[in-house]
Amino acid sequence: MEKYKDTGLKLTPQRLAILNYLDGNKEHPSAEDIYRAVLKRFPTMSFATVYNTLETLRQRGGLLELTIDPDKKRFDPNTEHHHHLICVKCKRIVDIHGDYKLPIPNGERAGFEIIGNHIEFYGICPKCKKANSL
Amino acid sequence: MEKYKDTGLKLTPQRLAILNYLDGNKEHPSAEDIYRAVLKRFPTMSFATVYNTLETLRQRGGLLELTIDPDKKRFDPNTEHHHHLICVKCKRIVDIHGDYKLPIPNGERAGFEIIGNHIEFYGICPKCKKANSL
DNA sequence: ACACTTGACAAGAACAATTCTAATCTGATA
DNA sequence: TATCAGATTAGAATTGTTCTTGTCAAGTGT
Repeated sequence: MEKYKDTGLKLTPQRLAILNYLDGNKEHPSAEDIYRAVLKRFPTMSFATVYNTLETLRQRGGLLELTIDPDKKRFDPNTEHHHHLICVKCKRIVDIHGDYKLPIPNGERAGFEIIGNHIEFYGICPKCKKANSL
Repeated sequence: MEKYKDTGLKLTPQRLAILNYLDGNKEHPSAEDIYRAVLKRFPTMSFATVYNTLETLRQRGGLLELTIDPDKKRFDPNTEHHHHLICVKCKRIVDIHGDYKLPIPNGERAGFEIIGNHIEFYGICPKCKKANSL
């Protein structure tokens, strides 16, 4: 929660509820996950508020938007550089903190200015592996 | 095109048109790109046919579905293991063929069975860099 | 305390990408 | 060439996300 102080962000009760839900959350929730969680405390909460808050946070660098799940966007409050492993069955996502050297081969850069990278690992989680083998 | 032979795939004219458009295509087209391209030759083509064909191809391992573009799925007929660099402005995607070692640190595997990986590089393409600096 | 400005909120409409449905139609095989 | 599993079509439906509009709340200067 500390990290959201002093960013000029207006801390409304709704935003605090969202921030509180996100703080330390390692589930990589979708917008709907967040909406449903916050709805318990704010029954009048609107989807627009969730999306607006997430977008505001993202712009201020307090949140990452993950594209690894083909079905929907997932959000990660941990903005330190790291990677992800997703279960291709149930879409559970876990963090991977390996320190990788990822040089781009000469001639493949195509004149791009590189600003970042992210590794997607694909796998099957223990639960789905077990369910699969029944 | 060769690669699609002998897979038990029923080769209808529509599918051939899609395969022909995809063959060797390095643009990483979206479903709509494909639909629009094929529509020229098959004016009665339906979106469903495009999606059905893409899904069939994917299941048979003849096509990759990319999630790197946050707005829509992109498709890659090159199924050899490789990575991608996307322009965060215009969403142009280019191939990266570096050979990377990507071991998962002990204790972070979370019991997952690993089946693959893919690196997303983010950048700004020459065209957008130029447009930006005006 | 009052008017003003700015930004946030709620509700639902709108939108875009994708998937599904139901009714034909067709390619591959016997 | 008859058969039939699988493919095609048009359009409806669904899902995730964004936009619009009117209202509201907090902070500022008077």
